[in-house]
Amino acid sequence: MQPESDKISPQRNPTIKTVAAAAGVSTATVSNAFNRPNQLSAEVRERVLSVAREIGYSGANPVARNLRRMSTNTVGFVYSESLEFGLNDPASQQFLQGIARALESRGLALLLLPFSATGNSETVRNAAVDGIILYCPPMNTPLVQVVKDRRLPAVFVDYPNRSNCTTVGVRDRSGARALAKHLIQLGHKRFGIISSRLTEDFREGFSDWDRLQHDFYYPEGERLIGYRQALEEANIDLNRQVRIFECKHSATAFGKRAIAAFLAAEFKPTAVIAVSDMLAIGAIEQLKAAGFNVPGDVSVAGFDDVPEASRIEPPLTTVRQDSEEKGRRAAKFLLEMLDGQVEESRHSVLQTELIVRKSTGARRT
Amino acid sequence: MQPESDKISPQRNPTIKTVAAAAGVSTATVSNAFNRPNQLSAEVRERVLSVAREIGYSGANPVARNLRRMSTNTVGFVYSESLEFGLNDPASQQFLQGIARALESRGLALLLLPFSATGNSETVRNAAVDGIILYCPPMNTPLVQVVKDRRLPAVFVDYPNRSNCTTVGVRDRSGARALAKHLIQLGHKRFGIISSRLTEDFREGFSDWDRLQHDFYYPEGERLIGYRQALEEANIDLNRQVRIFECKHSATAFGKRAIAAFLAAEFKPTAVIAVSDMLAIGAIEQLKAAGFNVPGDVSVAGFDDVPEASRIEPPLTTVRQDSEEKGRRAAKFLLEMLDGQVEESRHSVLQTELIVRKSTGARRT
DNA sequence: TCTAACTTCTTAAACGATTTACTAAATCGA
DNA sequence: TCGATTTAGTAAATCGTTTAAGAAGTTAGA
Repeated sequence: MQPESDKISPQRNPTIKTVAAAAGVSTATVSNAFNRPNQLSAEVRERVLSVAREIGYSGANPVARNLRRMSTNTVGFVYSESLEFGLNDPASQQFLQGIARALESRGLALLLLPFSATGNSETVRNAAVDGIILYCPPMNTPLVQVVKDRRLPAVFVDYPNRSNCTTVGVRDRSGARALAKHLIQLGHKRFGIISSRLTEDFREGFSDWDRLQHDFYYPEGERLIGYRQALEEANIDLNRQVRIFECKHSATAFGKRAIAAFLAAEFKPTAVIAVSDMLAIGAIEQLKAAGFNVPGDVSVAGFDDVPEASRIEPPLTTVRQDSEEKGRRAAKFLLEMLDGQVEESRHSVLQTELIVRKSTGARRT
Repeated sequence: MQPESDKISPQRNPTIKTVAAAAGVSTATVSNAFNRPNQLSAEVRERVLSVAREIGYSGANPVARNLRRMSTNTVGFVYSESLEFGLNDPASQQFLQGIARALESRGLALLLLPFSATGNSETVRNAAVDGIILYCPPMNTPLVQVVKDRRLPAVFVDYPNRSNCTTVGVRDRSGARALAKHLIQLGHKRFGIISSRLTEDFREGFSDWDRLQHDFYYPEGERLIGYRQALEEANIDLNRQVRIFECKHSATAFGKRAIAAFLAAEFKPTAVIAVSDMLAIGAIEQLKAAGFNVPGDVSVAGFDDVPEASRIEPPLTTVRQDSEEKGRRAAKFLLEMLDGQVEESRHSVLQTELIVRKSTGARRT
């Protein structure tokens, strides 16, 4: 037992100390050799760097450096649902692309933080980041409080801007209203609405308007309200002529199941409005598989205008939102907060636009 | 000028020290109150937590904790090209989903590291992570050395497994060969090949087989070799009857441009093989726009079998690879390395499968 | 009553860097 | 040659935690 030598764990990676000792200089000099070349002679710098290379020291430990520098060059991204589903959704993909583009130019890294609605928010609390972007957080989730408690610069995306925080959002309601009006003008009177989650529970099945009174996922709720407004204005009976099917997630598989449920319940809408394009695309696929013609027998419309929307057959009538621009704006807000340029909270709301394609047509039946 | 009080910056977030002082205990006790409740009396713990809440201390600084604990609970992901393009590609999206799923169950966060081939690799060198997954790194990129130098557990995806590192890959070559054979059996003799980048430079235009001799992007190069093998076996003149168009990225827009270039050059292939589905989808769209019938006039095939491949009209003949499974395996390898279960490097190679759909047919012209 | 074993809390040493303030030596101008 | 400035390097403080080791007090068993 050598009382001194066993302090040196043979496994551990070399540190700045190891290099300093081996090169016969102080740790400050080693640090300078890497970070501030003009603070030392070229000769010593060369020696230090070559010793470092020899030993296998490839640069400062990032965590230690981050601690000392009090910054991480990292931005956190929290998706409201499971990351796996988030990465699967084209709209959030585009959003992420917008963020990535903005961060990339500054050399910032993007930390994807897992958070399942059922799970805890430890990962978010313990994330080593300089700022946070929160995407579509459910209104009453503890996650929001966790983020606020951390007192980091944060941007809330698709979150009501009445709260005292910086937000980026979209005119969901008016876009949805325009879409429903379009279908009403085409003569439709019997509507199937395919919605994603309305509350915390993962319930799949027929739902009703009561469930969206409170505690709802913001953008989806807003869209439903938009649909309802248009329907009410047209004097359509919300209980008799409209049925809502609530899905667990926004993905084609669930849109298919919604249609299957409508058919099984012998509810035959002449128009189907989904709360997202992916649900609408699933709906179209299932309708076609069941022998229906779109839009001949049933019109289908979505929301988002993801790239797939224009590729599917028939091309989808939808409401366009610029998800990538949304990402860029969120990143821009955050970067400005990180630079200390802006203190007060700001809000940005993007326009929506009705895009009429081939999946909707005049009512025939 | 108060010599003592100006040490306390009023802006800075409270630390464990602040809380300890305010609660009249040591920092160790504060730490224990949060992390090891059974190490102190319930009474003191309550007091500490309530003082913390009062002061606005929401938990340990993640960076400091990571330093002390010597782990970050974070895995780094490096995409070979710009993150923006990476997030846009369905195959890498699926791959990311596979990783996300595996990491989510362990509460690990995923750090997306920007790296542009032209740019430097500082972000990768300075990333605070426990392990790294490198996706499709160009073979001669300095990035690979940077990752190896860091001596972290690392998994190389779609990278030749002759190097001494853990890899996950796909039978690209044999899959590509099967696809080309399929087209040859349909009677095709004049081929247009749409490739993504073959070397470091971002060149767009007609290319030739020489450019893939060395220094190439691994999976794309392997696929091209597979195509070539099948063509050679069928005695097709690689110079006269085959033309390669090289794109900057794998995205539909570039596939469109490739077709436009073929047409402008008056080269009319009866079959177009793309190195990826997105290029193939772009090709189909452009061919349709130019008045060609697919597969009547021209057959088109891709590689990957992304979800869009089966949705497009006509559904795309392609080679299926399970990108999500690839992600899961990469994550599994990495997790096992992080757990210290495995030391030596391992390799996993996934199968590919030819999927014949409607975009390919017998040669007519 | 004495010792052993708990509890409960504190002291102080890490973790691995960066950076300020300082020293010693070299250089310069007059 | 002298003082002032510049250059090159070092010592030590600091970033905010966690945790091993230990101290002080309490309880329990014989």
